[in-house]
Amino acid sequence: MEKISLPKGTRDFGPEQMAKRQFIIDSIKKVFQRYGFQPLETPAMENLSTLTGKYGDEGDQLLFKILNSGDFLKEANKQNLETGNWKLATGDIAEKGLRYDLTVPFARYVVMNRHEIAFPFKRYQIQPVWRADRPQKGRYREFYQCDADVVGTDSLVCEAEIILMIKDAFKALGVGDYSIKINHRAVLSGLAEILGARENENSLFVAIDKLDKIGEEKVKEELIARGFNTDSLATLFEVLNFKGSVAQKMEMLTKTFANSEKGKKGVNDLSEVFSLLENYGSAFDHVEFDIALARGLSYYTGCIFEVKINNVGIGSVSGGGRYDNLTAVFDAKEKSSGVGISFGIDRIYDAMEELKIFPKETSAASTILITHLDNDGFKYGLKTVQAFRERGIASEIYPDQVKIKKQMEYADRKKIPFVVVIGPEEVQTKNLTLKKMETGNQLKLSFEEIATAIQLHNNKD
RNA sequence: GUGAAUGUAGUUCAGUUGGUUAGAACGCCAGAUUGUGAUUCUGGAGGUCGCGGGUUCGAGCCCCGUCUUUCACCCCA
Repeated sequence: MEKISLPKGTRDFGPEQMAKRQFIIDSIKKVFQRYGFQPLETPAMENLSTLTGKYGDEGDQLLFKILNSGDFLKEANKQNLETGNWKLATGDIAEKGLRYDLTVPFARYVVMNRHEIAFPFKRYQIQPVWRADRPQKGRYREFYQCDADVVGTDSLVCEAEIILMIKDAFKALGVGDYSIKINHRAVLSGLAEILGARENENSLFVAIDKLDKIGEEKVKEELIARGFNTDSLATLFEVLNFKGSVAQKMEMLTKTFANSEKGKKGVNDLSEVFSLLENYGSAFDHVEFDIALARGLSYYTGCIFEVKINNVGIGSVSGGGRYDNLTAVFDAKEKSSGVGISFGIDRIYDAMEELKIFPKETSAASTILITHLDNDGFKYGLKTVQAFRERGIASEIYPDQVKIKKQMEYADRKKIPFVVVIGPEEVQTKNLTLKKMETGNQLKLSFEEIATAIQLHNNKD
């Protein structure tokens, strides 16, 4: 028999992990809702034509494709199969694929429902996505994204609010040491322009994005290999290595971009975002203007964001930006601008686990376990457990009549904080024995006394 | 997709130049304790050494393939 296992890069989440994951999801969801975003869900699978061509050639290879049902080979073009032209052959035998991110399905939804939607449309979406990548630490083939996007406005208020939401989210999660990096695609394009590298933009962006990872020398090597000369590299690193406050960076770039319209646009946008943040009354802590931040996804056109939790061996936990023409790929007439942020909850989980900063009480176990010593106690317990539930206290009764030791062990293992013991004495006096597992202390109390005390205890948290 | 490492009990790991019956700790189960968990004591169960082939008188150890996990590149949450 085949050994049971999971597909590469996928995981089960047991109760303990789920408690922590839900803590992260709930925290982020609350922030999204507080900023006026509304929920959306889209199907796990999309038509392959919706997905292909949106993420570049690399992205197309990372799409999971779903084999057509039935005798799919009959319909396929034999020539494509036999000549080994797998790209064409794939189109013949697979018409559906698993979603690769939440942004493209969102754009599809917006275009399909444009007449129903009130713009600007603010939606959040928390669902798994799939990538046929090779798994590594912090990198899975199935993982969750928590996205919030606004479509249908160019206002930089959205960008500023993204920064506010990131701060709120990490505050709710209890993550204190993190950096929000911000840059603008037009700043990068402006750089390319003054370096005379407009044709070579992408290799420039890819190389400088690695600056903090591989260092200045390696980036220079890579750029020289791609045909950049030493003069332009000198200019480039003069800009990249500039140290100073945000205001000083802006001033420097304004001079640098004296002859670059694109560069000026980028600097103006960023200045406005920063001044909006001031108007919101938000401090600039955690926010870094990083001229070297590029980000891969080619559809970004305006501000770009990336969030890293410091001192953990995990890549970015969140990223986003503005894309001016995402909906245009579905309909050329449709040119709504969008801007959004995506939190990777699997990576946030890994980082928080590494830092050991999950709150202790994330477990969703019962508050009370009813234990019983005999059949009368068990019956009395059934009434009692239901009464606790009516008072809003999560409780359960041990379902089998077994030794009290066994029932206590169960409470201990499930980390249920309180145990009620019901035996002949309790049934007769109508006073229940309440045991606090943490200390081992126990008292005889009435149902009312216990229920009130537990409710107080729960409200304290 | 390219290049490399890894896999032994539920878990973390030992296991000598290839040599009889593969070990430890923790965990698990039972009892000490028929109205009490976590602590203590006693006993017990648990392994096709990832899987498949090969070399050898003999393989956990060597060789090939395959899968898993991990690392670098690519890319990314």
